[in-house]
Amino acid sequence: MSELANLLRDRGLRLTPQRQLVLDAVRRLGHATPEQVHAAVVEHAAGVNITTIYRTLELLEELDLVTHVHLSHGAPTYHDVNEEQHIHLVCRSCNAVQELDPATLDGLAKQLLEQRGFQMDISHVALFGLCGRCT
Amino acid sequence: MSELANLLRDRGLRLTPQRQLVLDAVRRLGHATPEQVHAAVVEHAAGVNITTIYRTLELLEELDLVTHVHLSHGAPTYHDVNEEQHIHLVCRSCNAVQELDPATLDGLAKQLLEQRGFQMDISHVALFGLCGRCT
DNA sequence: CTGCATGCAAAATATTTGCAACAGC
DNA sequence: GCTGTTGCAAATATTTTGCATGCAG
Repeated sequence: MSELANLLRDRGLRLTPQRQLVLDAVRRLGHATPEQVHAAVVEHAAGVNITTIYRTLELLEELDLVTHVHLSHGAPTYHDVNEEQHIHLVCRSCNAVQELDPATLDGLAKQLLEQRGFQMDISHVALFGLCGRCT
Repeated sequence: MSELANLLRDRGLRLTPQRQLVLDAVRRLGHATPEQVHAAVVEHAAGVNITTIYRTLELLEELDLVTHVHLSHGAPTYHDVNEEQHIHLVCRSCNAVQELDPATLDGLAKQLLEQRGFQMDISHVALFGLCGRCT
């Protein structure tokens, strides 16, 4: 039985095709906006409404199956929690997104925790600047 | 003569009350969304339209007089470029925003530059996580 | 059966654009 | 006066909400 089914059942919620499809799409796409998830889901199940995508992403986030980051503009980008964590380096000039080993931030995370009691969510970080090509 | 006037004149653009008011408001407010800037400007100049705020913020950003960061949700927050730089620590639970000395990221910035040629924009960074009270 | 989930339409937000009137230089 | 600017309204884009129908358990 899938993890999704169990998590849902534990809360008295239901396993629906839409919920499976949305989770699959997020996992398959890696990074995706609600819009993109919708497009991917609709390929397999034509009638699914964008509203359901939003509601399902919110639910999956509550269940800690996915998270989202804000890259560049308001566009929220969802991805699988179990996917290998990575930091996003976003170029403000060409908008390219590089990924970075999260260990790079371990030192900073430790420092923030000690100095401020602030527990940084490493997988939720996006750093902005200029990439090598644009400088 | 103000810096704003010079920058505008160099580009063949005009100094208008609206532009002065928007820049003043951003400087006075420290952090502010377009909405908040609008509210502040309207106190002194009733008729100014929200559209003009958006257009002016975009212009001021091109002139490198202001920048913006994305705290929490899509809400862009504008602030004076010359203001003392600071990092934002955003709590995902209570949404409180702490400020942090940018020097904290100097090590990371250096590392990214050397490893990736990526020139991080320190003033543009927001880090997410849980603050001391919420952990 | 019962209540959660979905689709649809409409509302609420946020931001952008076309265009005519206006104003800085 | 010429051309950049603004205000207004409308168009877009994005996300949320109300409600009746539908379906998982």
